[in-house]
Amino acid sequence: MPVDGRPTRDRLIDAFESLLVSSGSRGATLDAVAAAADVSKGGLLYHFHSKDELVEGMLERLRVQGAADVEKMRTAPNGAVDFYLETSVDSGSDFDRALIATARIAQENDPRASSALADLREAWFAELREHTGDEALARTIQLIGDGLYFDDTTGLAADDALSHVRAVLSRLDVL
Amino acid sequence: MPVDGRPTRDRLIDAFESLLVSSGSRGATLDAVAAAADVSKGGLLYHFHSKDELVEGMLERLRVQGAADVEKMRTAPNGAVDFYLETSVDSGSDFDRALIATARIAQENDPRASSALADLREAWFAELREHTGDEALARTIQLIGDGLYFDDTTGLAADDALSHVRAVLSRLDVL
DNA sequence: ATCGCTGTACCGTCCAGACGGTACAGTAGA
DNA sequence: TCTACTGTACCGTCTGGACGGTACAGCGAT
Repeated sequence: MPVDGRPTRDRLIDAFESLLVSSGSRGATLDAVAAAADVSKGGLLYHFHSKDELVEGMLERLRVQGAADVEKMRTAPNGAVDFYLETSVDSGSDFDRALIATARIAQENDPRASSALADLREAWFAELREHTGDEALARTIQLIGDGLYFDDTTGLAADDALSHVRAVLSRLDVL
Repeated sequence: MPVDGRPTRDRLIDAFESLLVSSGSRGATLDAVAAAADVSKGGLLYHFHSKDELVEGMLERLRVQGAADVEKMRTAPNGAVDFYLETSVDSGSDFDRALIATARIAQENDPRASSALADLREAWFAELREHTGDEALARTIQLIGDGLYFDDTTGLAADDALSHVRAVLSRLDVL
């Protein structure tokens, strides 16, 4: 048991995600993850027997976080659309980090990561569709959210992007 | 000079891009690039003295392709917006591949790749803004394009996405 | 209480293979 | 002869992973 409040297992996944986000999968080596979590490499391999298990652990945590996010979206006070856009721009939350990290893994041709992401996107889309009552609009809003995400992760985000999107969606009587 | 029509130098960049797109930068090793281009490792290192030079070569070619794309966008018969959306969805063209490959490199924290991408995005935005006369709309369309790209690269593209986007943009009197 | 044992939570070292890169000798075609 | 390669033989470093060892908390039987 670690002295510190957050369990070592979670700290390792945190470190893995952070490294994936900041340096891509080339930088997310087991040594780097262990060092970032302030754990020895042996310690890391105690919790996760292989790099593959580390990925699995991250995806499992993402699914839990994702289910909670969809629930929050469903009951958001300003509506699902606003909640979706707001959380599409990287706020630096744990869930954002997990999502970006998973996208990195998915790009490396990991079918588990791709399907975890696909499941989440489907759930989001179902919410958007229900709240707008319009499939085309829901799909478009989801694309805008994806665009916000992509820009953030490529480090090319325009700071006024979200307000511009809100202005345009107002003209469509959404928001 | 190779017997084959396409110069070896270009074939090497092609192979590098293809590997980046299909397996990420972890899979794009010098050995793999050389093998995919049907060139010996020595032959690769004859053209590019280091992996860094390979990246540089790819970025230089992207800039040339990018300038041509912006020009085509400016003079597109169906308008810049339609052209932009059409080319945002991965058609498998050389330019698409170059763009996705560069995004992969940019995610690995390469400032040269990021700035090459930023320059291109700025040029596209300027075109969109000029053709719509509306900054908020231009920014939103660019985000939709980014979303289309992101979905393609993550392997989660909805096949009806583009037609849905067109339907929504029609309501805004664009297209 | 204490002895023996188990499970948890690590640490530190070692290793095979992959990777980027170097060096150089050889060769087919213009 | 020069260009454009091929092929082979390396080197040093990094990486994932295996392995053995350590420390300690808890727990049932004696």
